[in-house]
Amino acid sequence: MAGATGKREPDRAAGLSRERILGAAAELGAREGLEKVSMRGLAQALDVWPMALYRYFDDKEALLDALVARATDDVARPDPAASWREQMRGLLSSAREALGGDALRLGAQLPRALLTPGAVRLADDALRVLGEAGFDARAAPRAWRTLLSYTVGFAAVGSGRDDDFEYGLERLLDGLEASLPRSRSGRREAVRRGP
Amino acid sequence: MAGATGKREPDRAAGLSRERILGAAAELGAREGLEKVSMRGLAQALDVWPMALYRYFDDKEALLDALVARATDDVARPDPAASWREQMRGLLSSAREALGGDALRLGAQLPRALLTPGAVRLADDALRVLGEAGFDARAAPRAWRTLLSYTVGFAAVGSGRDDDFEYGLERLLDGLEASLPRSRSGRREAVRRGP
DNA sequence: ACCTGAACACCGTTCAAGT
DNA sequence: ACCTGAACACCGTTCAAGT
Repeated sequence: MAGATGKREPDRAAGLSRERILGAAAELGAREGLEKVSMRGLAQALDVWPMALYRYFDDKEALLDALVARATDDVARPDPAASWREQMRGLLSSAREALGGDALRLGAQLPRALLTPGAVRLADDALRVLGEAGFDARAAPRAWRTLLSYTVGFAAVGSGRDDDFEYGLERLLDGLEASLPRSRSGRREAVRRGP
Repeated sequence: MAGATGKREPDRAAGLSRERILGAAAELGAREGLEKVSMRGLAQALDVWPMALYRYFDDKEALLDALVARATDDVARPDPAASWREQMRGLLSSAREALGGDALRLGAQLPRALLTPGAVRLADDALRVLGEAGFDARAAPRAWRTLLSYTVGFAAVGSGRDDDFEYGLERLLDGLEASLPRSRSGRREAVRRGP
């Protein structure tokens, strides 16, 4: 398709490098989605035989790892003069852009059923619970999206202990509860912590 | 490898069904990881020719979607008598088990570089910021894991607007801030909202 | 040192039968 | 209706050269 002369002889490469390979991979990922980046396709885009890439990366996974590292290296350093919250906002907003942005498009890596919050059956129950808690029609779906993002992210980001999951979940619930217009939730939660 | 007689004739299947296929897929995923579940391998496990599966699922993605749906359908319904926080805890804890558990092992779907929080360069900056904010040596890594899980999860779970990301991030930061022993963070954040 | 070929052991999926 | 074969257009990676 790329070559009009039928047989294609990748020969005008001359001067491969990790950076050049990663650049081409990012571009290919941005154009067709990361899941379509294959060693063979990438080699063709670089006018090189597939095996040439293995001089620079042990295998495909090493190449993808380097691509993720490259994306997150571009994240702006925080400004030490700002508040910690401001610094965190900067760090995480640009991290999200890097991860969800064109080059990586992380979402496409996961089963489609996870991609739309509504596709998970849980959403019905969750939205009802949040509605009864006092979240209005605009806040409830956002709160649910937040909670689901945290849960999916935690499940995806390696092996955390139950403790860690609960720690983060409690912080998140605290923040959500504090955003309620009143503590108008009919039912106060019974606090029972050891004697 | 599975058959000792060399040539393998899948014939004793008789009675395929969506449920039987999904059961085999979940078992195969639990044993070898979801990323190793192939249509061909799955067919072999069921003693059936690969194309037989296409009577029950349009394509591989449809099969994976159904597998995710099956996993989340097992999540316990919340008990309406409990507080909203308690209901959310139940819902999300079991969702996390379903997603990160043996059958799906969501983490293995993403580039390895994302799986260990420390592998992302951001961690250095983030931990310093959190330390200065007043999180001690035990809380800071947990707080970071929470924030990264949210960010990765949001990037992964479909197309959210910036608004939505910021909404959840603010709730999470609120909850984290409230957990600090004192509001001993030296610097108060300047609150500037509209005029 | 760096890249080439050919080959091996896989994929998902279409198509045209078979029963 | 349900399953079989063969085939097509791909994969990642090993190995043994070539220059």
